[in-house]
Amino acid sequence: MKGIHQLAKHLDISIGTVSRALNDKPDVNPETRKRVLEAAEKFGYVANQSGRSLRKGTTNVVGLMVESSPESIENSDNFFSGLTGGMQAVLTQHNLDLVMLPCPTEEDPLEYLKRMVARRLVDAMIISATQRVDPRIDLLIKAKIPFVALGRSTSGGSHRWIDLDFEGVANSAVDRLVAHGHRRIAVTAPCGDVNLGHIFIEAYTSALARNGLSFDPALVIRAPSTESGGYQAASALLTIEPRPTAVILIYEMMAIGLYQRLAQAGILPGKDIAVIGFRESPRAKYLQPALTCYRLSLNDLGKELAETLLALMPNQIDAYQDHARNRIWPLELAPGESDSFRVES
Amino acid sequence: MKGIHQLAKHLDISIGTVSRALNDKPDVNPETRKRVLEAAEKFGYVANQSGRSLRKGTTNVVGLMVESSPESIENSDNFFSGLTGGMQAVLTQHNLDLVMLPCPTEEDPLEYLKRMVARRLVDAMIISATQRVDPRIDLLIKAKIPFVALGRSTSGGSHRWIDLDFEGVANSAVDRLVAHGHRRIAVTAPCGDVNLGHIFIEAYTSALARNGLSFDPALVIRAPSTESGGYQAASALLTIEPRPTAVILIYEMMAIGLYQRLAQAGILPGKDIAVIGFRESPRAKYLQPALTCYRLSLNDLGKELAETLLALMPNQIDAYQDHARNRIWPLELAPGESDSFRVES
DNA sequence: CTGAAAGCGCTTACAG
DNA sequence: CTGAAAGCGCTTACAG
Repeated sequence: MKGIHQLAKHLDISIGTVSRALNDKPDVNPETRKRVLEAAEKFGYVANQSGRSLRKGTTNVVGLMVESSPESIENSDNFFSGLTGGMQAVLTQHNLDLVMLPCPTEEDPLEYLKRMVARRLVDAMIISATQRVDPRIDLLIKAKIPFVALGRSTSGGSHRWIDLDFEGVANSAVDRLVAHGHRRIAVTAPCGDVNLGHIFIEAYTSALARNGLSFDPALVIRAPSTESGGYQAASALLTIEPRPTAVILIYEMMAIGLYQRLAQAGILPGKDIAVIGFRESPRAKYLQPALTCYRLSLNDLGKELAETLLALMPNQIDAYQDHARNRIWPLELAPGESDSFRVES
Repeated sequence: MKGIHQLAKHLDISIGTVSRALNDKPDVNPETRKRVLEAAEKFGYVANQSGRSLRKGTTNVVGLMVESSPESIENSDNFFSGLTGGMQAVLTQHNLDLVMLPCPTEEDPLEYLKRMVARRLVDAMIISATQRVDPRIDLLIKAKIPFVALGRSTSGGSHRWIDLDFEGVANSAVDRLVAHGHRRIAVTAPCGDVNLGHIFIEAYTSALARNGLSFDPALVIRAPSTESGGYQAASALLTIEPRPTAVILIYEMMAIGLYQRLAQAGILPGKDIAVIGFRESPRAKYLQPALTCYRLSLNDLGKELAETLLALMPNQIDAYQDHARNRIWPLELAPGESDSFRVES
């Protein structure tokens, strides 16, 4: 005999009463409840999750799906792990546990998600790196799994999402550069269909227009969102004639490779060319000259993600209705010296 | 009706046969099996994990426990996520899924593990950052959960572990420095009871002895295993009289803070003091002058961890008996310029 | 080769 | 306030 039966036997009461006592149900004699709680503590009894899940239809686990290819790991810096602290802080208050689900490199993310959903390993899910068209969103909607997408997408329609304020960054960066006299401002763009690329380029274009500058497709440099992508972007940058006087990066790790390539060409950021990075990240933090970039609290973003998710979950809906909405997450300018030079006009 | 019942009904056969067909059991008519497989594919049927787990007593999930405090995340660089790729590559071959279990900051790691074990969320587990005395190991042994500790410990006795070759690093580093004429070689040590500190200092001491140098406790600098710990260590280093001519770091992120502090004091690594870092990591890779450190493949280490774990798991024992042993994981010297100066004697 | 049935460990109406 | 019983979705002896 084991599990709840063993505990019940030891206390000489029924398993039903043990369960009710442990689950804070009303109508349990305070004295009985106390005995049960003490015995559970003493024997380290915790309900077997499989039995519980099977009966209740919920697992009390929330999943954070992340890609685990060497490239994305090498280049995600602390982004995802940085979210877990804040998420946990909120989730543990509701007896929910967070697990990170690393999608194997060889497996298609959609197939992986399909499998996780069908197995019912988690009650709810955070997905990220949303594509412009992202079948994962349709899958989760169809499966009726509560989820929040970290990143906008054209798929899905009315699903819940939180996204970084790419528009704000593009606006701020372009305005800053224009104020310093720049008129040929290059921008990097990711290679795939990831949605942030579309958003960023659009915001960049309208920020230019607002400043009376026209969009020049030759100034959009496609490069992978990785460190070496930054290197490639710098190489491409050097071939553009006439050379842009400034460049805005779309991804945090790119600055490192870009600095490297520029150094090889004898070009100093902040003196010979203005560079504005994206997210302030631990790895890009020590670049010299200091990179002008944008700061956000991963911990706070993690909290917000968890709260937004809770607003969608059947048991928790009430307390989190303030969070039942989509959200653009602001970033704050962290000025460095990488864009501190003026173009004479 | 849902799940396997629905599928069985649609095929007009019993759920038992459906289950047997899906689970590759013998004694199923090939024709029947084919029909079942096709129908499952068509409807996207995958067995509910809770039902399965409850019946079989296994979850088909392997957990990798990681600490999720802001500090450890900020300072773990890509270490844990780097392991997941290799682990997954091995585990997926056995229909096992990997989840990362981030232990909330506020929660005691032992309590967290206790809860995870009792809930039976995973079949097997990797733990890391082992302490010299580590109750988690006793807990897992008692609970009879197959596990591999990433890091040695005095707890537990005959449990399975894999650890980095701290002895090899200490030997190599000391020999290298002595060959360059250094005789006052400082070393950093972690503050807590984490086991690698004990191992490293011991290995450092005997490497000194082998080179005819005696151990001087004043040259052991206690500092947190973080970036700012490196900064603190450098500050401490500068107060030692006479100043050591070399320092060996015990943790990858420390080099960054150390370089910073040394720069403030106008001291250049590789010229005014020799520095040997620990693991080659993405973030320390761009230090100038280049840091002499030690390289390892996280992907390979992840594979080894998974294989060693599989050798302990009831269903998989046979195929992985080669891995049924503890292992010291080698690191390879990655020479830089941070230790390239000679002490005249 | 297949079906009917038991049972994994829980939670929760229901009856008392 | 408590107990007896049903049933969540599976897998697996067992019988045929």
